[in-house]
Amino acid sequence: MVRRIAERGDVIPALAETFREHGFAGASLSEITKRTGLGKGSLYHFFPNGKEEMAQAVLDDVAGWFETNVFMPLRESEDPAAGIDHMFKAVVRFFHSGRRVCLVGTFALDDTRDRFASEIQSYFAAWTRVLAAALKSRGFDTRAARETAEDVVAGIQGALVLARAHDDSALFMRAIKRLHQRTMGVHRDRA
Amino acid sequence: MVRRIAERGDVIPALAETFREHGFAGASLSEITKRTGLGKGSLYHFFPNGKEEMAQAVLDDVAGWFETNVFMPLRESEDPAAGIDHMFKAVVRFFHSGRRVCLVGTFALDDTRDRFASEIQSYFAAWTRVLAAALKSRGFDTRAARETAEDVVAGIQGALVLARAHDDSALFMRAIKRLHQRTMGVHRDRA
DNA sequence: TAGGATTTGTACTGAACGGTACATAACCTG
DNA sequence: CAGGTTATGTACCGTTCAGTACAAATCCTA
Repeated sequence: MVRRIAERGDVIPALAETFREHGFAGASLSEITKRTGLGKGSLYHFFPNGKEEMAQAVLDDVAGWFETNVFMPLRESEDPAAGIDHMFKAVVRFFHSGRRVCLVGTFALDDTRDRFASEIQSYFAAWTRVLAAALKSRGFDTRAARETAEDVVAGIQGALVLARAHDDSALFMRAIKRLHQRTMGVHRDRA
Repeated sequence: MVRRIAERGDVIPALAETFREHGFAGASLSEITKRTGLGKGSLYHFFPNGKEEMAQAVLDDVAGWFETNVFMPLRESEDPAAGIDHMFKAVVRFFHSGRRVCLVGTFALDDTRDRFASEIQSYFAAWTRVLAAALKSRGFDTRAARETAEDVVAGIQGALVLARAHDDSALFMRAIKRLHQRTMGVHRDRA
């Protein structure tokens, strides 16, 4: 009994990666024990409600990360452009340049959504709301700010799907660049 | 033994809906028998290779639908604007105004992708390629056509994620309208 | 209408599933 | 260093899983 002096928080990254790769239904306990290095005993010690509580903890962790690394800078930057810049950098980092999928997006698509409806909704709602506010500070009118924010958040999700479909992180990076440009309010259509 | 004179093709819509709702891993045979109304005997008679073959059949069916209802009109319309218009109408119809998710997108996100990598890749590649060609006919230069096509396909996928996250098909419809406008090559940023 | 080819329901298999029980070992505090 | 708390490994539970076997019912063709 090696006793890895593990804390609950230590396993969350491994849990997150497992759910990302297999989805909620596809992430079996045996896979989870393999990835976390913890036996069932420890797992159920930290998460008495099993997989559901593990996924909940991961969602909380993701929400916290975005709050700290995306939403807060977006809200509190003196220069809204700098906040938006920061957001795109954080997003690229978080999603490993498109090689990593969005766990919340994954959960949103199948019936896993029903288990975590409010967490999933909050994640996207907060993101869209905070980004829209930053765009307003940048001079977008209320409606354009709202629409562009929705387009950007959706565009990121869609780019993650395509990047993974093509196994091509360059696709993701290109999409990010174009979305970033759209937040700068420059006319750049080339029709 | 009621003998529903079933043909293989008859069950594909039910199969598709089951995979859409539960994902590949989450779609159990018992759920599939329930939704299709066919027992295991019939199911394995039509699809000797089980779930994998069922999913393959569904992917083929989706590919066929898009070929007929999206790609072909996009390629063969005299007026490329009409072809694009047709595409958006077909997409809204296919995805039930955003209440139905994209099966291929669902498969793309988790490890199901690895089983059907080429089908998933082809789906998005074909869509992007054909749309880019139509945009070129509309006067977009090669690069802008390619980029806009990628943005539109990704934008649709992302809008499906957000619409499902918020259980809000109006969100999807708004996104579609904006994406449609971007294919018209009009400068419309409101910064 | 006989007889082979299809289609179907049911019973079954072994493996894997999520989850529980619990004894044991390591840790921490006094 | 004693005693309680916190982790941990393992064995086990009942259930569900994907898939198989096969006989019976239906259809189709000659």
